[in-house]
Amino acid sequence: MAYWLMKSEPDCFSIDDLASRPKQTEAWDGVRNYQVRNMFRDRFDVGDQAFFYHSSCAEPGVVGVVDIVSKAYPDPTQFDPASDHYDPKSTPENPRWLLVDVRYRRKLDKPVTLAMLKANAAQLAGLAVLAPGSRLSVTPVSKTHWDAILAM
DNA sequence: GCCAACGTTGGC
DNA sequence: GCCAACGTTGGC
Repeated sequence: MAYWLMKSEPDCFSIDDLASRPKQTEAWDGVRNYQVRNMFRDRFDVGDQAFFYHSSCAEPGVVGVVDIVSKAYPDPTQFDPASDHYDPKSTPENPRWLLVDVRYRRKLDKPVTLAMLKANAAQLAGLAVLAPGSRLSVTPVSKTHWDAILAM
C-alpha cells in the first residue's frame, strides 16, 4: 500500500466537510493535471492512505487522514457542461480525467502545519510537497515521512 | 492582492 | 518540436 498527500482548499472542501458527509466518503473530483491523473491511474489502490492537506488558507498544513476506497474511474464532472470542471474535449468513450473516492479516517489532534514541515526539513528531505515550486495537488509520501509527520 | 513557479495551449 | 503567451496554484 502507498501513502499520499492530497490538497484541498478548506473554503471549497475541508476535512470537516468530509467528516460530515453521510457516509464520510467523497469523490475527489476536479483534478485537471496529467501527472495527478497518471498517479490515480497507475499508482493509487484501494487501501492506500492519504494526508488531507488544507491549502490556500490562513494555516496551510496536514489536518487529517483519509482512506482511498476506490480504484481510479472517470470523473463525471468532465462531461457536465454546467460544471466548472467541464472539459469539452473529453468523451465518455475516451475519458481524459479520473478520480478516486476517499473516506474520512480521522482528524489529527493538532494540524501539522506547513511551517512545522519546513522546520523539520532535514527529517523530511525529499518530501514532494516541500520541493520548491511544487504545486501538484496530489503527491506521494514515503512510509518514513508518513510516520515522521504523524509523530509531530 | 502580489508574484513566482510551472503546466498547457497554439502559432509557426 | 520550439517557445511565447496565458492561466492556475498557492504561499505570503
